[in-house]
Amino acid sequence: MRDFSRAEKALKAEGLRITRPRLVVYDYLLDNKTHPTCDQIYHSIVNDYPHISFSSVYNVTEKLSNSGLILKLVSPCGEMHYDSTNCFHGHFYCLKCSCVLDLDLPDVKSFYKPISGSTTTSITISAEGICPMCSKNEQVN
Amino acid sequence: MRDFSRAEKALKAEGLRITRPRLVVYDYLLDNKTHPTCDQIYHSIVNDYPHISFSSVYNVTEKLSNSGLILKLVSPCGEMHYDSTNCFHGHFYCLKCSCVLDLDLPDVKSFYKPISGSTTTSITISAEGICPMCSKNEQVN
DNA sequence: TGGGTAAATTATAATCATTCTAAATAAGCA
DNA sequence: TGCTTATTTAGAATGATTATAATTTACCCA
Repeated sequence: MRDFSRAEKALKAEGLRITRPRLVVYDYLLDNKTHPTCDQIYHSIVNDYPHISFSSVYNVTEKLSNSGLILKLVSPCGEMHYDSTNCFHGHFYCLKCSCVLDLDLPDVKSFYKPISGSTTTSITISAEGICPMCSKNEQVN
Repeated sequence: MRDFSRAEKALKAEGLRITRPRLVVYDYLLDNKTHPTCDQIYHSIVNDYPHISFSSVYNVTEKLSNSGLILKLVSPCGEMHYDSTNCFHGHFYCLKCSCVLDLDLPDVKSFYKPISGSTTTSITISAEGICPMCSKNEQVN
């Protein structure tokens, strides 16, 4: 049995009920910085927790992202990915292998000017291209 | 009959065949800077061009965005929008009415540092929030 | 100008990620 | 421990997008 204390503490701090699907999904995200989709999360945890359902993974990621514990990212092809890091950074999406990598970026506030009369809740910076690993493989072939 | 000369010229310049669906869809995008989805494009043009099919709208937007004539945008909820403007700018997505507005932004190159070994094909900056019109309506209610 | 060929269009079916539904289960409080 | 309500679950439904295969069209060239 894994140690879910960190996940449990965070859920409690947000006033969320402690349930097994939430612990398992959130702990997986805390441990894996690969920005998985719901499908990938499901297949990664279903061995250790055979009774989990797709619905639960969708429910849990929705709940956690609404609470601000995790980030919901949308890839250039419209797939939803989840990220347990909540400090600001950008994302790089590989067009070949669909991996998602973190980008270090300066504070956005320095150049972002909101549209007059609008309210901004989040800013996203992302890049598309070929990741280092795929670039390397291309040269070989 | 509309004047499709601008659309026709652009298609020719890209070496693309001049077809009615392409002229109609591209001309619509040139005239409407509302960043519509394929569904919205279809419903906007079907009256003037009753025989157009959903497939054609999808095919045409795909072809035009691959050629660089139009931009394919993904909204925070994963919907695909299309934009005939091809100079760099950001986008603001309203969480209430789902409208998409243009954002003026400085040149990204000033702060973007690509991941070592990667190739970047495009950079995207977007913001989420409540647009000016929805903000105004909220205050009234 | 007309015929040939490859490309594009069309209508329809299929796909697939996500959401919905309703019944069963479990969390957390008294 | 029992109660109430939120959560989970399995399966069905949805809906945007993609695939298929037949028809039509664009455009090159004689």
